[in-house]
Amino acid sequence: METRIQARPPAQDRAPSRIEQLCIERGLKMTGQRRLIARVLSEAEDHPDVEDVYRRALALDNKVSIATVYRTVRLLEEKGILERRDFGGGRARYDPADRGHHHHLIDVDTGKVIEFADEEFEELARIMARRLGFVLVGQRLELFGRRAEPVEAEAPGKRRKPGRES
Amino acid sequence: METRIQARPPAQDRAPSRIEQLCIERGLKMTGQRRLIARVLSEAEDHPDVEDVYRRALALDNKVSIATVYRTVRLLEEKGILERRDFGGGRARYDPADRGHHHHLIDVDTGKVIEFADEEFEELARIMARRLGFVLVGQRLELFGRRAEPVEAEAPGKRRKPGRES
DNA sequence: CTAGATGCAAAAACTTTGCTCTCTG
DNA sequence: CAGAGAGCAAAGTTTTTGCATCTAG
Repeated sequence: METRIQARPPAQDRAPSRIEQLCIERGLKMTGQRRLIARVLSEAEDHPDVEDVYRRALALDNKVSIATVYRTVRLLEEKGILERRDFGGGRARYDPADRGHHHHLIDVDTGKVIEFADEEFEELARIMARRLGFVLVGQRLELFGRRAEPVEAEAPGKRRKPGRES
Repeated sequence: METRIQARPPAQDRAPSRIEQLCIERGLKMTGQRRLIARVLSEAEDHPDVEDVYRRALALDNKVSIATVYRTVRLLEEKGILERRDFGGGRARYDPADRGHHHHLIDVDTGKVIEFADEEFEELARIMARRLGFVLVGQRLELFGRRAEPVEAEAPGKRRKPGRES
Protein backbone atom coordinates (compact mmCIF):
# COMPACT_ATOMS: atom_id res chain seq x y z
CA MET A 1 0.00 0.00 0.00
CA GLU A 2 2.59 2.55 -1.05
CA THR A 3 4.06 4.44 -3.91
CA ARG A 4 5.20 1.51 -5.90
CA ILE A 5 8.26 3.02 -7.49
CA GLN A 6 10.90 0.53 -8.32
CA ALA A 7 14.39 1.05 -9.62
CA ARG A 8 13.82 1.61 -13.31
CA PRO A 9 16.71 0.82 -15.67
CA PRO A 10 18.38 3.87 -17.26
CA ALA A 11 16.25 3.30 -20.33
CA GLN A 12 19.09 4.32 -22.56
CA ASP A 13 17.79 4.19 -26.05
CA ARG A 14 15.91 1.45 -27.67
CA ALA A 15 14.14 -0.42 -24.93
CA PRO A 16 10.52 0.64 -25.61
CA SER A 17 9.40 2.50 -22.53
CA ARG A 18 6.52 1.23 -20.54
CA ILE A 19 4.17 3.73 -22.09
CA GLU A 20 5.54 3.34 -25.59
CA GLN A 21 4.63 -0.28 -25.23
CA LEU A 22 1.06 0.66 -24.44
CA CYS A 23 0.93 2.96 -27.44
CA ILE A 24 2.12 0.21 -29.71
CA GLU A 25 -0.46 -2.16 -28.31
CA ARG A 26 -3.18 0.31 -29.20
CA GLY A 27 -1.81 0.66 -32.68
CA LEU A 28 -0.65 4.27 -32.47
CA LYS A 29 1.76 5.48 -35.07
CA MET A 30 5.04 5.85 -33.22
CA THR A 31 6.95 8.94 -34.22
CA GLY A 32 10.16 10.10 -32.62
CA GLN A 33 8.29 12.70 -30.62
CA ARG A 34 5.78 10.24 -29.29
CA ARG A 35 8.50 7.88 -28.28
CA LEU A 36 10.23 10.71 -26.52
CA ILE A 37 7.15 11.88 -24.67
CA ALA A 38 6.26 8.32 -23.79
CA ARG A 39 9.68 7.91 -22.30
CA VAL A 40 9.45 11.07 -20.26
CA LEU A 41 6.13 9.94 -18.89
CA SER A 42 7.36 6.45 -18.20
CA GLU A 43 10.26 7.80 -16.21
CA ALA A 44 8.24 10.36 -14.31
CA GLU A 45 7.67 9.46 -10.72
CA ASP A 46 5.56 12.49 -10.04
CA HIS A 47 2.57 14.17 -11.70
CA PRO A 48 4.01 16.45 -14.34
CA ASP A 49 2.01 19.11 -16.08
CA VAL A 50 2.39 19.75 -19.79
CA GLU A 51 5.15 22.27 -19.20
CA ASP A 52 7.09 19.72 -17.20
CA VAL A 53 6.75 17.09 -19.86
CA TYR A 54 7.77 19.57 -22.48
CA ARG A 55 10.87 20.68 -20.58
CA ARG A 56 11.96 17.17 -19.76
CA ALA A 57 11.48 16.09 -23.32
CA LEU A 58 13.57 18.99 -24.56
CA ALA A 59 16.27 18.07 -22.08
CA LEU A 60 16.48 14.59 -23.54
CA ASP A 61 16.23 15.56 -27.15
CA ASN A 62 15.60 19.00 -28.55
CA LYS A 63 12.95 18.01 -31.04
CA VAL A 64 9.45 18.66 -29.75
CA SER A 65 7.07 21.55 -29.76
CA ILE A 66 4.71 22.32 -26.94
CA ALA A 67 1.78 21.82 -29.31
CA THR A 68 2.82 18.26 -29.90
CA VAL A 69 3.04 17.64 -26.20
CA TYR A 70 -0.48 18.95 -25.75
CA ARG A 71 -1.74 16.86 -28.63
CA THR A 72 0.02 13.78 -27.38
CA VAL A 73 -1.08 13.87 -23.76
CA ARG A 74 -4.58 14.46 -24.97
CA LEU A 75 -4.36 11.49 -27.25
CA LEU A 76 -2.94 9.33 -24.50
CA GLU A 77 -5.68 10.44 -22.19
CA GLU A 78 -8.31 9.48 -24.71
CA LYS A 79 -6.64 6.12 -25.14
CA GLY A 80 -6.75 5.59 -21.40
CA ILE A 81 -3.00 5.55 -21.05
CA LEU A 82 -2.87 8.72 -18.99
CA GLU A 83 -5.19 10.19 -16.45
CA ARG A 84 -5.64 13.88 -16.11
CA ARG A 85 -5.56 15.36 -12.62
CA ASP A 86 -6.24 18.70 -11.09
CA PHE A 87 -4.57 19.31 -7.81
CA GLY A 88 -5.58 22.92 -7.74
CA GLY A 89 -2.53 24.49 -9.35
CA GLY A 90 -4.41 25.74 -12.40
CA ARG A 91 -2.67 23.36 -14.75
CA ALA A 92 -3.66 19.85 -15.66
CA ARG A 93 -1.31 17.18 -14.33
CA TYR A 94 -0.88 13.76 -15.84
CA ASP A 95 -0.63 10.41 -14.24
CA PRO A 96 0.18 7.17 -16.10
CA ALA A 97 -2.85 4.97 -15.67
CA ASP A 98 -0.85 1.78 -15.59
CA ARG A 99 0.54 2.33 -12.13
CA GLY A 100 -2.65 0.76 -10.92
CA HIS A 101 -5.53 2.53 -9.26
CA HIS A 102 -4.29 4.77 -6.58
CA HIS A 103 -5.32 7.93 -4.85
CA HIS A 104 -3.59 11.03 -3.63
CA LEU A 105 -2.94 12.66 -0.35
CA ILE A 106 -1.88 16.26 -0.74
CA ASP A 107 0.17 17.79 2.05
CA VAL A 108 -1.51 21.15 2.38
CA ASP A 109 1.59 22.74 3.84
CA THR A 110 4.12 21.65 1.26
CA GLY A 111 1.96 20.79 -1.74
CA LYS A 112 3.64 17.39 -1.92
CA VAL A 113 1.50 14.63 -3.35
CA ILE A 114 1.63 11.14 -1.93
CA GLU A 115 0.15 8.20 -3.74
CA PHE A 116 -1.57 5.38 -1.99
CA ALA A 117 -3.99 2.59 -2.63
CA ASP A 118 -6.59 1.09 -0.39
CA GLU A 119 -8.58 -2.04 -1.00
CA GLU A 120 -11.16 -1.25 1.60
CA PHE A 121 -11.90 2.05 -0.07
CA GLU A 122 -12.24 0.48 -3.49
CA GLU A 123 -14.83 -1.82 -2.09
CA LEU A 124 -16.69 0.95 -0.34
CA ALA A 125 -16.73 3.03 -3.51
CA ARG A 126 -18.38 0.22 -5.41
CA ILE A 127 -20.95 -0.10 -2.69
CA MET A 128 -21.73 3.59 -2.52
CA ALA A 129 -22.26 3.73 -6.26
CA ARG A 130 -24.49 0.70 -6.25
CA ARG A 131 -26.50 2.20 -3.42
CA LEU A 132 -27.27 5.18 -5.66
CA GLY A 133 -28.26 2.90 -8.50
CA PHE A 134 -25.06 3.07 -10.50
CA VAL A 135 -22.33 0.78 -11.63
CA LEU A 136 -18.98 2.27 -10.76
CA VAL A 137 -16.81 2.96 -13.77
CA GLY A 138 -14.29 5.33 -12.26
CA GLN A 139 -13.38 7.24 -9.17
CA ARG A 140 -11.23 10.00 -7.89
CA LEU A 141 -10.19 10.39 -4.30
CA GLU A 142 -8.03 13.10 -2.88
CA LEU A 143 -7.25 13.64 0.72
CA PHE A 144 -5.79 16.87 2.02
CA GLY A 145 -3.80 16.54 5.16
CA ARG A 146 -1.26 18.01 7.45
CA ARG A 147 1.66 16.11 8.92
CA ALA A 148 0.75 14.67 12.28
CA GLU A 149 3.63 16.43 14.05
CA PRO A 150 2.79 20.13 13.98
CA VAL A 151 5.82 21.88 12.47
CA GLU A 152 4.95 25.56 12.93
CA ALA A 153 2.37 27.03 10.61
CA GLU A 154 3.44 29.32 7.83
CA ALA A 155 1.74 31.88 5.66
CA PRO A 156 -0.33 30.13 3.00
CA GLY A 157 0.58 31.44 -0.45
CA LYS A 158 -1.84 32.51 -3.11
CA ARG A 159 -3.92 29.88 -4.76
CA ARG A 160 -2.57 30.10 -8.25
CA LYS A 161 0.93 29.02 -9.07
CA PRO A 162 1.88 27.45 -5.77
CA GLY A 163 5.21 26.52 -7.29
CA ARG A 164 6.39 23.07 -8.11
CA GLU A 165 4.46 20.35 -6.46
CA SER A 166 5.15 16.69 -6.74
CA MET B 1 -28.23 10.36 2.48
CA GLU B 2 -29.49 12.39 -0.43
CA THR B 3 -29.40 15.71 -2.12
CA ARG B 4 -30.77 17.73 0.74
CA ILE B 5 -32.62 20.33 -1.22
CA GLN B 6 -35.52 21.77 0.62
CA ALA B 7 -38.11 24.23 -0.52
CA ARG B 8 -36.33 27.54 -0.12
CA PRO B 9 -38.47 30.65 0.34
CA PRO B 10 -38.52 33.03 -2.66
CA ALA B 11 -35.91 35.12 -0.87
CA GLN B 12 -37.52 38.29 -2.08
CA ASP B 13 -35.32 41.10 -0.97
CA ARG B 14 -33.98 41.73 2.44
CA ALA B 15 -33.76 38.39 4.18
CA PRO B 16 -29.97 37.89 4.25
CA SER B 17 -29.29 34.85 2.17
CA ARG B 18 -27.68 31.83 3.73
CA ILE B 19 -24.31 32.72 2.29
CA GLU B 20 -24.62 36.42 3.01
CA GLN B 21 -25.04 35.38 6.60
CA LEU B 22 -21.76 33.52 6.49
CA CYS B 23 -20.03 36.50 4.95
CA ILE B 24 -21.27 38.74 7.70
CA GLU B 25 -20.11 36.31 10.32
CA ARG B 26 -16.62 36.45 8.88
CA GLY B 27 -16.69 40.21 8.88
CA LEU B 28 -16.68 40.76 5.13
CA LYS B 29 -17.69 44.15 3.87
CA MET B 30 -21.09 43.59 2.31
CA THR B 31 -21.53 45.52 -0.88
CA GLY B 32 -24.52 45.26 -3.14
CA GLN B 33 -22.60 43.03 -5.51
CA ARG B 34 -21.54 40.65 -2.81
CA ARG B 35 -25.04 40.41 -1.51
CA LEU B 36 -26.23 39.66 -5.00
CA ILE B 37 -23.64 37.01 -5.66
CA ALA B 38 -24.24 35.50 -2.24
CA ARG B 39 -27.89 35.25 -3.05
CA VAL B 40 -27.29 33.61 -6.39
CA LEU B 41 -25.06 31.06 -4.73
CA SER B 42 -27.49 30.48 -1.90
CA GLU B 43 -30.26 29.76 -4.33
CA ALA B 44 -28.20 27.56 -6.59
CA GLU B 45 -29.02 23.92 -6.32
CA ASP B 46 -26.36 22.88 -8.77
CA HIS B 47 -22.65 23.54 -9.23
CA PRO B 48 -22.44 26.74 -11.23
CA ASP B 49 -19.28 27.95 -12.86
CA VAL B 50 -18.33 31.62 -12.83
CA GLU B 51 -20.20 32.28 -16.05
CA ASP B 52 -23.34 30.81 -14.57
CA VAL B 53 -23.07 32.90 -11.45
CA TYR B 54 -22.45 35.98 -13.53
CA ARG B 55 -25.43 35.38 -15.77
CA ARG B 56 -27.78 34.63 -12.92
CA ALA B 57 -26.62 37.69 -11.04
CA LEU B 58 -27.22 39.86 -14.08
CA ALA B 59 -30.67 38.40 -14.43
CA LEU B 60 -31.53 39.49 -10.90
CA ASP B 61 -29.90 42.86 -11.01
CA ASN B 62 -27.82 44.31 -13.79
CA LYS B 63 -25.00 45.62 -11.65
CA VAL B 64 -22.03 43.28 -11.61
CA SER B 65 -18.98 42.75 -13.71
CA ILE B 66 -17.47 39.38 -14.41
CA ALA B 67 -14.28 40.51 -12.71
CA THR B 68 -16.15 41.04 -9.49
CA VAL B 69 -17.66 37.61 -9.72
CA TYR B 70 -14.21 36.11 -10.12
CA ARG B 71 -12.88 38.13 -7.22
CA THR B 72 -15.82 37.26 -5.05
CA VAL B 73 -15.89 33.52 -5.57
CA ARG B 74 -12.18 33.49 -4.96
CA LEU B 75 -12.62 35.39 -1.74
CA LEU B 76 -15.42 33.10 -0.63
CA GLU B 77 -13.30 30.12 -1.43
CA GLU B 78 -10.47 31.45 0.69
CA LYS B 79 -12.89 32.08 3.51
CA GLY B 80 -14.07 28.51 3.29
CA ILE B 81 -17.57 29.47 2.23
CA LEU B 82 -17.30 27.93 -1.21
CA GLU B 83 -15.49 24.93 -2.50
CA ARG B 84 -14.02 24.82 -5.93
CA ARG B 85 -14.66 21.74 -8.02
CA ASP B 86 -13.43 20.42 -11.28
CA PHE B 87 -15.72 18.01 -12.97
CA GLY B 88 -13.68 18.01 -16.12
CA GLY B 89 -15.44 20.69 -18.11
CA GLY B 90 -12.48 23.03 -18.21
CA ARG B 91 -14.09 25.59 -15.95
CA ALA B 92 -14.08 25.70 -12.19
CA ARG B 93 -17.41 24.97 -10.54
CA TYR B 94 -18.43 26.18 -7.13
CA ASP B 95 -20.19 24.44 -4.35
CA PRO B 96 -21.40 26.12 -1.14
CA ALA B 97 -19.49 24.46 1.67
CA ASP B 98 -22.33 24.79 4.13
CA ARG B 99 -24.44 22.08 2.58
CA GLY B 100 -22.39 19.76 4.68
CA HIS B 101 -19.67 17.50 3.47
CA HIS B 102 -20.85 15.59 0.52
CA HIS B 103 -19.40 13.94 -2.50
CA HIS B 104 -20.36 13.58 -6.09
CA LEU B 105 -21.34 10.84 -8.39
CA ILE B 106 -21.10 11.84 -12.02
CA ASP B 107 -23.26 9.97 -14.48
CA VAL B 108 -20.81 9.40 -17.29
CA ASP B 109 -23.56 9.12 -19.86
CA THR B 110 -25.49 12.26 -19.06
CA GLY B 111 -22.97 14.37 -17.16
CA LYS B 112 -25.48 14.80 -14.36
CA VAL B 113 -23.98 15.24 -10.92
CA ILE B 114 -25.54 13.62 -7.90
CA GLU B 115 -24.61 14.62 -4.40
CA PHE B 116 -24.38 12.19 -1.59
CA ALA B 117 -22.86 11.81 1.84
CA ASP B 118 -21.54 8.75 3.57
CA GLU B 119 -20.52 8.46 7.17
CA GLU B 120 -18.62 5.28 6.67
CA PHE B 121 -16.50 6.90 4.02
CA GLU B 122 -15.73 9.93 6.18
CA GLU B 123 -14.44 7.62 8.83
CA LEU B 124 -12.37 5.61 6.39
CA ALA B 125 -10.85 8.78 4.96
CA ARG B 126 -9.69 9.84 8.39
CA ILE B 127 -8.16 6.45 8.93
CA MET B 128 -6.37 6.37 5.59
CA ALA B 129 -4.84 9.77 6.24
CA ARG B 130 -3.73 8.83 9.71
CA ARG B 131 -2.20 5.67 8.34
CA LEU B 132 0.01 7.81 6.12
CA GLY B 133 0.98 10.01 9.03
CA PHE B 134 -1.37 12.90 8.36
CA VAL B 135 -4.28 14.61 10.00
CA LEU B 136 -7.11 14.91 7.54
CA VAL B 137 -8.09 18.49 6.80
CA GLY B 138 -10.06 18.01 3.63
CA GLN B 139 -11.13 15.50 1.06
CA ARG B 140 -12.56 15.18 -2.35
CA LEU B 141 -14.35 12.15 -3.63
CA GLU B 142 -15.88 11.70 -7.01
CA LEU B 143 -17.40 8.57 -8.37
CA PHE B 144 -18.10 8.07 -12.02
CA GLY B 145 -20.86 5.68 -12.78
CA ARG B 146 -23.38 4.40 -15.21
CA ARG B 147 -27.01 3.76 -14.42
CA ALA B 148 -27.55 0.19 -13.38
CA GLU B 149 -30.22 -0.40 -16.04
CA PRO B 150 -28.41 -0.18 -19.36
CA VAL B 151 -30.27 2.44 -21.42
CA GLU B 152 -28.54 2.25 -24.79
CA ALA B 153 -25.12 3.80 -25.06
CA GLU B 154 -24.55 6.99 -27.03
CA ALA B 155 -21.58 8.66 -28.67
CA PRO B 156 -19.40 10.36 -26.07
CA GLY B 157 -18.67 13.98 -27.03
CA LYS B 158 -15.30 15.71 -26.95
CA ARG B 159 -13.71 16.41 -23.61
CA ARG B 160 -13.88 20.20 -23.60
CA LYS B 161 -17.19 22.00 -23.38
CA PRO B 162 -19.44 19.05 -22.73
CA GLY B 163 -22.31 21.48 -22.45
CA ARG B 164 -24.28 22.28 -19.34
CA GLU B 165 -23.94 19.80 -16.59
CA SER B 166 -25.66 19.94 -13.27
C1' DC C 1 -12.72 59.45 6.06
C1' DT C 2 -10.23 55.52 4.39
C1' DA C 3 -9.28 50.76 3.49
C1' DG C 4 -11.20 47.89 0.65
C1' DA C 5 -14.51 47.07 -3.63
C1' DT C 6 -15.89 47.62 -8.33
C1' DG C 7 -15.59 48.35 -13.51
C1' DC C 8 -13.30 48.22 -17.52
C1' DA C 9 -10.14 47.00 -20.43
C1' DA C 10 -5.71 45.12 -21.03
C1' DA C 11 -2.82 41.22 -19.96
C1' DA C 12 -1.73 36.56 -18.46
C1' DA C 13 -1.97 31.78 -18.40
C1' DC C 14 -3.16 27.71 -20.52
C1' DT C 15 -4.82 25.10 -24.49
C1' DT C 16 -6.41 24.43 -29.15
C1' DT C 17 -6.09 25.04 -34.21
C1' DG C 18 -5.05 26.14 -39.25
C1' DC C 19 -1.82 25.30 -42.48
C1' DT C 20 2.32 23.57 -44.52
C1' DC C 21 5.81 20.36 -44.47
C1' DT C 22 7.46 15.66 -42.84
C1' DC C 23 7.52 10.92 -41.83
C1' DT C 24 5.50 6.40 -40.53
C1' DG C 25 3.40 2.31 -41.97
C1' DC D 1 2.84 7.01 -51.37
C1' DA D 2 -1.11 8.49 -48.63
C1' DG D 3 -2.67 9.84 -44.49
C1' DA D 4 -1.44 10.84 -39.95
C1' DG D 5 1.77 13.70 -37.25
C1' DA D 6 4.82 17.82 -36.18
C1' DG D 7 5.99 22.82 -36.05
C1' DC D 8 4.85 27.42 -35.74
C1' DA D 9 2.29 31.01 -34.96
C1' DA D 10 -2.16 32.81 -34.51
C1' DA D 11 -6.48 32.36 -32.09
C1' DG D 12 -9.39 30.73 -28.12
C1' DT D 13 -10.76 30.29 -23.35
C1' DT D 14 -10.70 31.17 -18.80
C1' DT D 15 -8.86 33.95 -15.09
C1' DT D 16 -6.19 37.78 -13.16
C1' DT D 17 -4.80 42.72 -12.76
C1' DG D 18 -3.78 47.89 -13.02
C1' DC D 19 -5.89 51.87 -12.18
C1' DA D 20 -9.28 55.43 -11.48
C1' DT D 21 -13.50 55.68 -9.08
C1' DC D 22 -16.89 54.43 -5.44
C1' DT D 23 -18.60 53.06 -0.82
C1' DA D 24 -19.35 50.43 3.56
C1' DG D 25 -18.21 50.81 8.13
